[in-house]
Order: sequence, then C-alpha cells, then structure tokens
Amino acid sequence: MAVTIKDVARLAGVSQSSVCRALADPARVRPETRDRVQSAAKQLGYHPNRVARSLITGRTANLGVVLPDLANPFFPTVVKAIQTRARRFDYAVFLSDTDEDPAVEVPAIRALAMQVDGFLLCSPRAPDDDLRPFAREKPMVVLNRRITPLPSVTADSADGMRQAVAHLAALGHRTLAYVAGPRTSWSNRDRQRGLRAATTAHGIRLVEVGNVAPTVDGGAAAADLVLAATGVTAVLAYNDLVALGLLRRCHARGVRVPEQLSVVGFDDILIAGLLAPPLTTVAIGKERIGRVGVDLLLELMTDPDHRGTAKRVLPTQLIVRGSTGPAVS
Amino acid sequence: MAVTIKDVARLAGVSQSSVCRALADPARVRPETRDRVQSAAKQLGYHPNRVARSLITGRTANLGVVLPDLANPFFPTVVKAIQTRARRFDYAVFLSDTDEDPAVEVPAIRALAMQVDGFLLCSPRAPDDDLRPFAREKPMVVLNRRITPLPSVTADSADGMRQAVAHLAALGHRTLAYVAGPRTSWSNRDRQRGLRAATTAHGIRLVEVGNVAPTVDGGAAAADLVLAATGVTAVLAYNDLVALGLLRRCHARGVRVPEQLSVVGFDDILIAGLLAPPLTTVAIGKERIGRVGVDLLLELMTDPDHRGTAKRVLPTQLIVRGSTGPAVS
DNA sequence: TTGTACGCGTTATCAA
DNA sequence: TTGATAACGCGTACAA
Repeated sequence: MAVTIKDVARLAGVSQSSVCRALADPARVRPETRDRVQSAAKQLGYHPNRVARSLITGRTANLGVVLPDLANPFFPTVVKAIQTRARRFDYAVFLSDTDEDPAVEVPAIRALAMQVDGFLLCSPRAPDDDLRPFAREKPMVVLNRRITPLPSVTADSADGMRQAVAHLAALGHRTLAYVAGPRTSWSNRDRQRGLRAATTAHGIRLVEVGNVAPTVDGGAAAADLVLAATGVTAVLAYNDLVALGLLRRCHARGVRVPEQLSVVGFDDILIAGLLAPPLTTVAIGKERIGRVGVDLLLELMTDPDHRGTAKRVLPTQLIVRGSTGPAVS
Repeated sequence: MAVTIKDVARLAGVSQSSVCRALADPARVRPETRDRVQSAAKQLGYHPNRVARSLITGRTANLGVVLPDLANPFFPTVVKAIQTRARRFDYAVFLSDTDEDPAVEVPAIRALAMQVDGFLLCSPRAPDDDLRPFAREKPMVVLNRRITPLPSVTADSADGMRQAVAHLAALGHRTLAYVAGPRTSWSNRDRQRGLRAATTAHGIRLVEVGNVAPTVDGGAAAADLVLAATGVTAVLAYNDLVALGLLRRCHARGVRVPEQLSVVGFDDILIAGLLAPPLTTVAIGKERIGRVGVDLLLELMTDPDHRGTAKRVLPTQLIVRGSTGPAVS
C-alpha cells in the first residue's frame, strides 16, 4: 500500500490538515511544525496522490494531446515540444494517436476528458461540429486547423505557397501540379487554397491530383498521375512524406529530379534535407506550434472568462534545395 | 459542472447504487430499472468519472510510457504500436520524453506513478538501482534494455551484428569501425558487445569511436574520427541517425559511399531506405517491441503473483542496401 | 431487487 | 496556528 497523508500525520504527530498545509503552503504553519512534517514526509517517501487531489480541486495537471499519425515525422516534433513545454509547468501529457481515422477522435477525446485540464488537438480530422461540443467541457486549442471559435495555432500556408510558386515561376515553370492530402485535413484545404491563389496571381496553370494518403505510399501512387498529366514541369506535394513518395517513384520510373521534374514538399521534416536530391520544401516552426499551443491552452485554463479566440498564425519559409531547378520545355 | 451519477439517479428515480449496477452489470437489475437508468444516462450524456472511480478501485486504466527522445524516429514507431495496442484494451497512455537526460527519468516516473497501472520504460538511461524501486510500486516492463529481474523486450543485437559482420567480411572488409552511442544506453553496450564477439569470430580488427549523441550531428562528428583512423574500410553506427550523420559528413568531405567507405546502420527507420545511397541497416521489429511490451505489462498487471521475469528477445534482420560494397585496399 | 452508508486520499471550510 | 469535518464522484458491503 502506498503511503498516505494519514501516515505522515501520525508520524509527525499532527493532523492531516497541517500536513497538507506544511507541504502546499509552508508559510502558513509554524516553522517547527513544518520541519516535523517535512522530515516525516521525506522519511516515509510520501508523495501526494494526484488522483485524489484532482477529485477535490477539479484540476488534474494533465493535458490531452490527440493527433492523427505519429508515424508522420511532423507530429513527433510537435509532441516533443508540447511535452517539454508542459513539463515546465508540471503538466503530464496523455497522447492519443487516432491513426488518421476521424471516427476514433471523438471516443478518444471522450475517454480523456475526465482526466485532463485541457486538450491540444493536432490536425484533427473529425467534422467541426463533432469537436466543438467538447470545448464547453474542457479548454481546447486546435493546432494546424481552425475551428471557430476555438483558439488555434496554424502555419501561414498561403504565404508558404506564395514563396514556392514565386520560386518555381522564376525558374520558368508554367504548369504546376498539386498532390492533395486527405480530404479531411484542414491544412490540405488551406494549402490548396493558398496555392490556387498564388498560381492565379502568377498566371500559372494548376493541375490538381489526389486526394492521397499523407504517406510515402500515397506520394508514390500520385507520381504516376502527375507524370501522365500533360505539361506539368513541377509538382507541389501536400507534405514531405508525399514528396518523398514522388521522388522515389520518379526515380524508379527513370524520371530525373529536378532535370525533368521539380518537386516541392511541405513541413521540412528531418529527412527532407538528407535526401539526394535534398528536398525543396516549405518549412514550418513545428516546435513553435507545440510551444505556442501549450501557452495558449494554459492561458485559456487560468483565465476561464477570457473565452479567448486567439488565432495565431506562424510564419512559413521556403527552403530551396536540390529538388527544384529550371523548367525544360 | 459535469453530470454525475447523482444526476442520473435523480432523473431515473432510483438510487446511485442502482445506476452504478445498471451500467456496470446490467444483469443484476430489473430490466425496467435498467432501461430507465440507461435512457437517463444517455439523455444527460453521463460518463463515469474515471478519476473518482480509480480512487476506489485502485485501477486507473492508464499506462505510462517513458522514453529518451521522440525526435529519434525509432521511438514514435514504438509509441504508436504501444498506443494502438493499449487502446484495444481501453487503456490511455501517458507519454514522457526525457530528452536523453537520465536525471529527468526518476521524477518523470514519480509524477506518473499515481495515475497509471503500469509503466513501459523505453530505453531508459538512468542506473538500474534508480529504476528498480518503482517496480515494487507499479508493474513495469523495460524495452530495449534488461534490468534484472524486470520483464523486458529487447532485440537480438548480437545476431544482428553477426549478420552485419558476415556481410562485410564477405565483401572483403578486414578493419571495421564502430561509432558508439550514449554511454548510458544499454542497447549501445549490447550492440557493442555483439559486434566485438562477431569481429573476433571473423578475425576482423575493430576500431571503436565515440561515444557520441545518438543523432545526425553525433554521427557527423564521428565521421572525422573514423576517417582519421587507419585501415578502416567500413563503419557500423550505433543507429541509423548516427549513420545518416556519417553519410552526410562523408559526402561533404568528398568521401564516396560505398566506393571508399561502407556504412551500416541499426534500427531501419523509415528514412534509411530513402536515402541515396540507401542505408544498409539492421532492422528491428519496432511495432512488435511495442505490442509485446504492452502484452507483457497487461499480463503482469492482471497476474500480480506471476512476478514474471519474461525476457523476450526479438529477432533482427540485416537489410542490405546501397551503402555497403566491396572493400578497396 | 433496491437503497443506505461508508471509504478511497486529498483539499477546503470553519471553529477552536 | 491548528484540528475536526465536510466534500469531491464513485463502487460496494450490508441492510431492507
């Protein structure tokens, strides 16, 4: 059996309340008592039961993180940042991977709802209306998506796409392809929207392919579709994994990158810079997304009135590498 | 305020106990009552408070996962498998990333200890004696390490190294280098041990370099040391990230792989097969490690007496790719 | 079959 | 400054 506050109280010869105070608010007890309690606690190896505490205080000191796929290198980076930030404030984090299945999200949130003080929803796939109700139960911040009126942290996809298109246009490309990610992905729609605006502004033709799974295999499958489209000299992928699949399949089919086809990814995951050719991609501050997400959530939790609808949009930056080059006619 | 069992009882016109029974053990209550309770529960959107429940039952339905670095692609794969397996049995999982700092592990475990039914320690870095005490408080399974007498799941590094050395020996390599990972890593020591045995058996000379951080940067730093060593024609890295760093730095220094130097990694992370040249590496069943770990832990939890000292050793397999080739003198 | 009452470990309230 | 007691929400032994 674990050692409880009672044991400490008995050993120290004081009441439970004094133990509680001596440990939580040392200033409100006589120094002598404080010392007796603290040494008794140390001697017994006493640690307050956070479960019992949360029952009365209503606080759990836990955060819930829900995301679609830990196998996508984008998410571990975000999660690590979340975890690091959360630890600073003594929060523990629950992790729930929904494996890209929108139907799993609601039950996953439901299961965690009781034992967390707030949620960080990373790229959730479920419909807005399925998610919104939970926001009334627990503070909730959305990452990589906007769900009115929840606070959110997103990347400036439009600007990223603008940079990418400007880059490709400068290289002489006149027809681009976009390989779309999951239909349920908000960032896919956001990137697609931004890309359309950018191509229109440049008077560039856009061919859209997909939707495909946001994985290497999804990209490989899309490659054949892209290569079949007429006039395409450059392709922008939903994310780096898809771009990887494109590169791989192009290589297998003898299509040289960037000589015959330029490829641009999105996210700048670790692997992107290590490939041959290294991948030109739109970088997102992944760690920052996680950190800002936690900060927003903490703010929302401590300031219940402040039904803050903060919408943070973080900058993106095109990283030009070897996978893009001049267009050939 | 959340809806409690009391609200349901009031609406259904029964006592709290009846609500409890109607939901937990529908057979032990009159069908009429059961229906009233269930419809009341549904109408109010009642979900039992798992925190309060765990206080009385002693069970939390949570698992704790502690690991050194989510940024190493090896771990997300394991975690995803753990998460998936845990969900099947209605367990939620806490994730704690210690950022390769042994000193953080004990506090991290301590913080979670109250609210989990068991721990999965992935490649823990702290000394055995710091970790063992917790095993008396909560069931605990160790992955990628052995801590007597705890149950563990490890990979057969010795056999993996045997395969790798046999491969390199067959290619005519007579002097190998090993780039060692963290001193605190059990798998590093395990791999190193296996490699020593294999090289001795083949009458091959082994040069040991390191220890370095288990990252791309660590590998890059090691590259210069390896290239300075005389006679080395092939190098085995602690893991794929280190191997990546080696490849990158070799490329930067104009050393061609595999023509001038063969490189072998360990883990077979996603990126390994996508590089140019693709990385020859020793593959581990990462998903299986996670899955087996959960199964072992569940077994340990349901069978408290069975202080089972199961030590599962999973097979490894050499994947030969382009980063290894014949030795040149 | 159902209801009453207690206890899990902690913090909050109030009186001493 | 301290101690007794209530309360958090639930499960269960026991009584009805």
